[in-house]
Amino acid sequence: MKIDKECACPSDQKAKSVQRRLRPDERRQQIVDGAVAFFAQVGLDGKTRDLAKQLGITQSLLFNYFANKDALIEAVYDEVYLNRLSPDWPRRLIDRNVTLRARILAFYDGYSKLIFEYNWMRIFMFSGLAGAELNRRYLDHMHKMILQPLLEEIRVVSSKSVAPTMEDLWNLHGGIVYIGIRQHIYRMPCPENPNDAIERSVDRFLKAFHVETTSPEAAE
Amino acid sequence: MKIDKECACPSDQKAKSVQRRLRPDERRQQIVDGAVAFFAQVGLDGKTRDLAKQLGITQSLLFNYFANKDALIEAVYDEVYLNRLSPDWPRRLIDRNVTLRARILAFYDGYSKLIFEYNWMRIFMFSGLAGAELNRRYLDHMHKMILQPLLEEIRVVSSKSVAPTMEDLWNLHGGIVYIGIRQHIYRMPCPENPNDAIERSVDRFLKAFHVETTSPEAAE
DNA sequence: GCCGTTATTGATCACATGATCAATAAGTAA
DNA sequence: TTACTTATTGATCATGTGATCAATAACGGC
Repeated sequence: MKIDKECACPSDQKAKSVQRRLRPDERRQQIVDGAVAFFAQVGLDGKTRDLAKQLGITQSLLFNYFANKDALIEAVYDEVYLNRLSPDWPRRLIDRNVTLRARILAFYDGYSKLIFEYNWMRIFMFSGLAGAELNRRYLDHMHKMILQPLLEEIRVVSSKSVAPTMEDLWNLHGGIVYIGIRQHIYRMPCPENPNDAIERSVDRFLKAFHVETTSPEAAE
Repeated sequence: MKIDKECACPSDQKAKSVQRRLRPDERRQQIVDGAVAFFAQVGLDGKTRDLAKQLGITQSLLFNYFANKDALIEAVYDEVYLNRLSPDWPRRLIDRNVTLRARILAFYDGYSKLIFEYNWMRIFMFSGLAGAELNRRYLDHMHKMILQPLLEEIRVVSSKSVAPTMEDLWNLHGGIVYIGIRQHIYRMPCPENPNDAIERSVDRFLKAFHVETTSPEAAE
């Protein structure tokens, strides 16, 4: 179960080539970046000594930039979560100058680029299991800013009798997100480009609610 | 971040009422059951002292029944994974005496009862993140024994031009599993009974591949 | 009630881990 | 080159953690 990750490189000869004594802001950013990758690999219970070794610095240096481990993990959360939800997605989702289908596909094209990333997906899952408040807030945001407007848009163009519920939308969303879970959590073989699968999933969904799914190009 | 879970109960008066000195097989089972619940809560990095306290026994007693912590976790895996995939699901899925829709719904009715359980879902996610081999094997089993036959069954009754791919089936599956993830990993509010959402999801899927979705009762 | 078996305990060890701090040396300006 | 600042280090502390083992006491047979 234990995996040895010895850094067997002889210490001095090449070590001089990498610069030491960085400017504080640079060093801090380097630590945060390394911490994101590190905690994504091994989980938030990863040991500070292992992180330091992976960064090529001393363990004590970490505490020069962060008061304690929790503060470091907070910085990791900030790095991973903040500014990752594009603020104009909600606006574009309700822009009726564009086909509903095109809007949905455009959203999931961008969104999947975000969440199908190894670091993001794993830290989101680790922090979710740990009960982090940030996850709930993120998903609340997703609910209010994305799925709720989307539900309204679909109801407008679909016949009333078959209109979807919010639970149906979570089902669509979950089926797409699950691609990333299979890839980065379960490490299963997945399609290199998920866009096809996403497009087919969205089309099945829209078809069920009597929304025209032929692409605009095909219609012209 | 740290949550105090003090057992403030005065030690003796009532403690005598619970039996001590169990038979070895009983004690072992009690430990495994407690370990499943414990590790599902806090993750596989949970400390043996905390587990012992939750069980009301000494930490050293754990190592009388398991050589080390890894052996205990293996026992937890066995308890959670083994004999949970009903062996007759594959057979019932290809029983063409029953409507395809009914077969799929019957499968997910039983399967969801399994995976929407708190302990199962969280230990599966924890072990998946830890890279446990058991997850891969479980999902391989799911692929070969459930989804592959299901794909064949759907292709038989759907028109060739729109037949689904394996990726489409994973999408259906993922959308359903995601209900349990939202509930037990992200702790979001979810429908108390997911069968409705599952049924609608399956029906959307079958409709997309031109499979009759009206229930047999309605047809009679 | 007495005795032998053994499930259970409490003390303890060796090491891991987060955190601290004085000592060191890399960079910079004169 | 010299002197000053400070980013970085290495040693160290206090506690946490998995694991061990002799001592203890609960249960069953007589």
